[in-house]
Amino acid sequence: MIESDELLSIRAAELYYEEDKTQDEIGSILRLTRWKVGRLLAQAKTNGFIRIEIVHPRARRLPIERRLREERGLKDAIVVSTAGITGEEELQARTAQAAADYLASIRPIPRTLGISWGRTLYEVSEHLKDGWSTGVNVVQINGGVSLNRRAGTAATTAVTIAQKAGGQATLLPSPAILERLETKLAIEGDRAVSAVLEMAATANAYLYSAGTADEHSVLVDSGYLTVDDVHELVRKGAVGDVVGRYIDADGNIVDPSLDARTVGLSHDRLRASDRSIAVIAGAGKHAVANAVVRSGLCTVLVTDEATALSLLDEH
Amino acid sequence: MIESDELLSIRAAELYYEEDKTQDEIGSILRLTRWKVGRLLAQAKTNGFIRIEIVHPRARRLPIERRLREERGLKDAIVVSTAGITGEEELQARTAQAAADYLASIRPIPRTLGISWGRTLYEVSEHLKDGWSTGVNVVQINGGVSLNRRAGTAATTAVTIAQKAGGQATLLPSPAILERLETKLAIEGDRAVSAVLEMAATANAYLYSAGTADEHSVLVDSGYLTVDDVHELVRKGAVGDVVGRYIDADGNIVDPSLDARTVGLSHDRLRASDRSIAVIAGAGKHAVANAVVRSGLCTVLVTDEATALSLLDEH
DNA sequence: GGCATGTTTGCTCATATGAGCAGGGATCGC
DNA sequence: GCGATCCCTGCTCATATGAGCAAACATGCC
Repeated sequence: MIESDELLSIRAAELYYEEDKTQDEIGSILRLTRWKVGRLLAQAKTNGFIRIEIVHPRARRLPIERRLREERGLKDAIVVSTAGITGEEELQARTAQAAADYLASIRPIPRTLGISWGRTLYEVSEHLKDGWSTGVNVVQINGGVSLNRRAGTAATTAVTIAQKAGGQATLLPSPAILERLETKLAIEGDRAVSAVLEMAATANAYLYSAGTADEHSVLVDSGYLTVDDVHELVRKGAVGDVVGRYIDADGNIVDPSLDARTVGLSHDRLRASDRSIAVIAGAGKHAVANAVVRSGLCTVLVTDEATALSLLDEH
Repeated sequence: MIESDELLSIRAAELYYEEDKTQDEIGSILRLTRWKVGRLLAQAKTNGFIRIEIVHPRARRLPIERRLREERGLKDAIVVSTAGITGEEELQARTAQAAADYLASIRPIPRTLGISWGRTLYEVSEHLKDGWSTGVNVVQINGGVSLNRRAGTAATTAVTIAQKAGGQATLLPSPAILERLETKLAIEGDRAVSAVLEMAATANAYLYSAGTADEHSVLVDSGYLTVDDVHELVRKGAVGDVVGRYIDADGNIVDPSLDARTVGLSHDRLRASDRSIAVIAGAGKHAVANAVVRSGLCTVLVTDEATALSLLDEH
C-alpha cells in the first residue's frame, strides 16, 4: 500500500498538473473517489514529488526570504531565484536588479543614502530606473578615489544613483587605505573629508556590497593591497571585506592596524543603523555573506538562492 | 503596462505557489482585485513562467504521449520523465520499468508474446514483477544464441518474462545472421526452427527494442558483424537495427542480401501486428526511434522525454 | 472631435477543492 | 480470541477558483 499509493499519487499528479484534469475526472480514470485523489495529490506535494518553479529573471524565493528573516534575524531579505540561470553574470544582474527594486520600494524614503562602491554597486546603479525616487542624496561611505583603477565607476555609481532620484551625490575624496596612520589621521582631519564622513555617519540608509578575501579582491586590483597582504589576512582568518575593512567569520576586524589606516564609515556605525542593506551574491561570497549576517552588519540582505541556502545551512 | 503586468504576475505567482496565499489575500497585498490576480496567474502560466515538474522515477509525460499519438499516429505512447535524472543508466532503468508496467497493463492479455533480446529487453524482464500476468507464453522472434556473448541473457530474458507470468518460454535455436544464404534457408527449413518462427508469426503481441548502427551495436559485440560491416551499412543509410535487421531513416531494409541471411520475424509481419511495442530510449537512439515510428514498425512506443521530443521535432 | 473597435475591468454564478468529522476496518497487544 | 487503538474512507460544508458577461475604458480612424 505504501508502494502502490506512491505510484498512484504520481499518476494522479500527471493527470492533474499535466493534463489539467479535475480531481473528479482523475477519480473516475483511476477508479478512486475524488477525496482519495485529493489526498494522493496532497501526499505527492508533501513528499516533494511536485516541484513548482517560477522561471523569470525577476523571480524571488519568498519562503527562503522568510526563513532568513526568522532564523537569521534579518529585518528583511531579498532572495533572487537561480532557476534557469546561465552564468555568474546573469546572477549578478538579477541580484542587482532586485537590489534596485528594493531600494526603490523602501519607505520612508531615505533623505540621505550612504553607499560603497564596486562592481555590484555599479550594477545596482545601472538597474535603477530614472526617477526611482525623489530627492535622495547619496554619499560615499568609504574611500577609494585616485589610486583606484575603477575610480571612474566609483564616482559614476554615486552620481548615477543620485541623479536618477533627482538628488545630489557627495563623494569622499580620499584613498581607501593609507600607508601611514598619521596620513590617515591627517586626511580625516581635513574639512573636505570630515564633512563627508559626518554626512555618511548620519545617513538614513546604507547600501553596500562585500568583497572576497582572495587575489581577485578589488582592493588588490586597485593597488591598495598586494596579493601577499591578502594571503596574510586570510591566514589571520579574513573571509572578505565590507566597505574596505576585512573581517573574519565572526565579523571581527582581522587586522586592527590595517583597519586604523582605512578611511570610511566604521562597522560599528553600520551596525547601529536600522537600514543597512547588503547586496552579496555569487558562489565565492558565501563566507563573507555569513560573516556579515552573523555579526549584524546588515539589517537587510539582497542575495541569490544558493548563497541564501548556505546561510541557512551554516546556521 | 506590458512590463509592469509581467512583473506583477511574477509577484502574484510567488505568493500563490510559494507562500500558499489565496488569490484574495494576494489581491489585498498587491492592491488588486482577486479577479485581476487570477488573470495575472493565468498569464504567468501561459507565458511559461510557471514550471511544474513531477520528480519521480515513475513519472511520465502525458502531454507528450498524447502528441505522439496524435502527430505520429501511434496507438499508444509511454514517455518517461527525465526530471532529476543522473545518468544514462537511470534513464534505461526508468524506461524499462515503464515498459514493464505497460506490458502488465495491456488488455486483453496476450496469450503469446514475441520478444527480441538485448540489454533493454533484459532490463524490462528484470523490472517485471512476479505474477505480472497469468499464463503468457513467450517466444523469441529473432535468432542470436550460441555465437552471442550475451546468449545467456537472451535466453534468461525470455525465460524470466515467461516465468514471472506463469507461462512457457520458447527459444529460437538459431544464430542471428548466417554467413551463407543456403545455410539460412536450411536452418529455417529445420522443424525445430520453423515451428518457433511460426509461433512467433502468430504471437498476439510483440515487445522489442532497437539498436544503433555504430561500432557499439550488439550485433558487432556478438561477432555477427565487423565494425567495417557496420560502417558500410551506415554509408548505405542505416540508422539502426530492429530485431537484427538494419533499416534506414525511412524504415527500409538497408542491405537486402544481408537481410536475407538474417533469421527471425520479418518487419512486414511486425507491421501487420496491431500490438507491437518498441522500447527505445537514450540520446543515441533518436534516429532509429524516428525510423521505427515513421515506418509503422510499432504501434506502441515506450521511450524517454528527450527522444520523444526529437520525434515531435523531426516530424 | 466623435465614432467605432478592441481591450480591460469588476462582477455573477457554477464548479472545484480543502477542512473537518463520523463510521468502518485493520492492527496490535494481551 | 477479544478488545482497544489507530488509520483510512467517504461524507458535509465552507471556501477558493474559473467561465462568461456587461460596462467602462482606451485606442485608432476619419
